[in-house]
Amino acid sequence: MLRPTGPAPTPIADDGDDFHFCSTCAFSAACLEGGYGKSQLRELHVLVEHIGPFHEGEHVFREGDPFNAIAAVRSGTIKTYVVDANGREQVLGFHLPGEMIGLSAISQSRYPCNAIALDPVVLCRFSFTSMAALATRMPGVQQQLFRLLSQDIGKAALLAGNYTADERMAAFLISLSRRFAARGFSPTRFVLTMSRTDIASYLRLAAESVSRVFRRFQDEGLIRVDRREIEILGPDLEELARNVLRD
Amino acid sequence: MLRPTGPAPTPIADDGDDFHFCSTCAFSAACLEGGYGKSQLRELHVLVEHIGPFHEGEHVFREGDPFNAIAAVRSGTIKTYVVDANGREQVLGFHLPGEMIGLSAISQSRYPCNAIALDPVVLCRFSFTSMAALATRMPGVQQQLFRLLSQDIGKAALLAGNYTADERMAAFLISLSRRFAARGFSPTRFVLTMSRTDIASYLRLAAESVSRVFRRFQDEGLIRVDRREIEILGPDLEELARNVLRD
DNA sequence: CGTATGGTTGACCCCGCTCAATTGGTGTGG
DNA sequence: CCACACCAATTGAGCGGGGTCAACCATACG
Repeated sequence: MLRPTGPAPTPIADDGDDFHFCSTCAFSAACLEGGYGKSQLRELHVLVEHIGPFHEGEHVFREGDPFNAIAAVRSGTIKTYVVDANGREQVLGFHLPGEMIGLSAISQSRYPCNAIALDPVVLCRFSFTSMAALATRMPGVQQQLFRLLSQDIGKAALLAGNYTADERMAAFLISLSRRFAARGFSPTRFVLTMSRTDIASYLRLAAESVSRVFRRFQDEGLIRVDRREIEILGPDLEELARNVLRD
Repeated sequence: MLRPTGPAPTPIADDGDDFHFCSTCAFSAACLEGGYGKSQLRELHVLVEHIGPFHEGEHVFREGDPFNAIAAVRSGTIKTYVVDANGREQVLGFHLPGEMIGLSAISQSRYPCNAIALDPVVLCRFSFTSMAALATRMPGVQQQLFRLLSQDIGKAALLAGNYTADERMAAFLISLSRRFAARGFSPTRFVLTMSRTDIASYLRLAAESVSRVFRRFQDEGLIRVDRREIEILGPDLEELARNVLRD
């Protein structure tokens, strides 16, 4: 145990109901900053469909499925991945509460990857055609869509660089930390919902290397690890990640 | 020389003028498929500004510059890159005629990377705010923007995978081949406008490794290389690239 | 309990990097 | 036209980070 008081609270974006959007949702900014009135907000809201819960191991969509909706993670974690010709799984990313999935499917109108729940997941589903139609009438929505899409372009480039195992792992942990912090959760203590194998695939490492890096990081006092619970102990890890994350 | 008859013709998307769009432009589909009349086409066209030529080594934009426009490459090649804390250059991508640059800048309203011309470059510049405004009135334009943004999300993930030097190099060459083919240029014979160092950075290899892989590919009869001219000799290279490109 | 699954650790090895020397093409000045 | 310089590219030698393979450990579950 990292703390005798028990594990950190599970990150959940849980302040949405039938009439209000989750404040952690990727679209909350579009609504609030756009200065839209309640009627317009409702117009956007009517497109939203809360679906789930998906239980651990359940697929949200699979590669090749016809695309018709994007979704925001409301609670839980989604892993996206592809399977290559040799049957090897390649993890593309992890999606935390408040983050979008399905954006890469727009261009081909089919999902180009699989999406699976790593723990119990609830989603806010947006019909994309309706969303796009609405966007023509609400510039703030259109702009938010452009922003979300543009963001994802940059994200993918991060880990594509030629960095050491240590740098990539540090960047991975710091990225999680910041994303949790942005949603109001602890940036220093959190639970990894993904397996070592998943992390390894995402970071282009062997699972054994993930183990070894975790251990070395702990020996060096950068983090504390207990199974899947992580505690970040100081600013040193962030320093390591700097090259990759380019603040 | 690869051929005694001389080098392949330089890829140029050159059929646009003051009243018509380049047929190779990323937006041509939006216009043609959208079934827009000439007046509407002109409305889109008035946003376009042909700029350049940029000469080799000249920057189109730099990291941190305020974002106000996206652009389509009309002729030439653009390299995008970032510089890390150690001053090391990391190449993010190469943009051929017909392809867009600047899309990743939308979310931050600043360019997150540098863009430099590798040879004489002419661009079609689109003011993004005007473009977005137009998109609210022309759903086809909006959809095309969504498509372009979505495409770029998937692209970055390609080379992010855990592949061998041979696989990545094969994928790089086949990708170029297909992109040339899509614009009507030869898929089997083309000129690399980028240096070995650029290719190496893009593929996360040492420049020396690029040399060695080229040589081995040539010895194995996969390609013919003469300086920066490339000829793809058979379908074997495509087979090698299959894992990465996932057709 | 026994079994299964995920994670850890150790031993060994190989792909691709580093360092260094050489080649070759291109441009420039005499 | 040649001599020289300069830089990109090539080639070789040696090495090391991270992969592979295998054994072992720990927790969860029947």
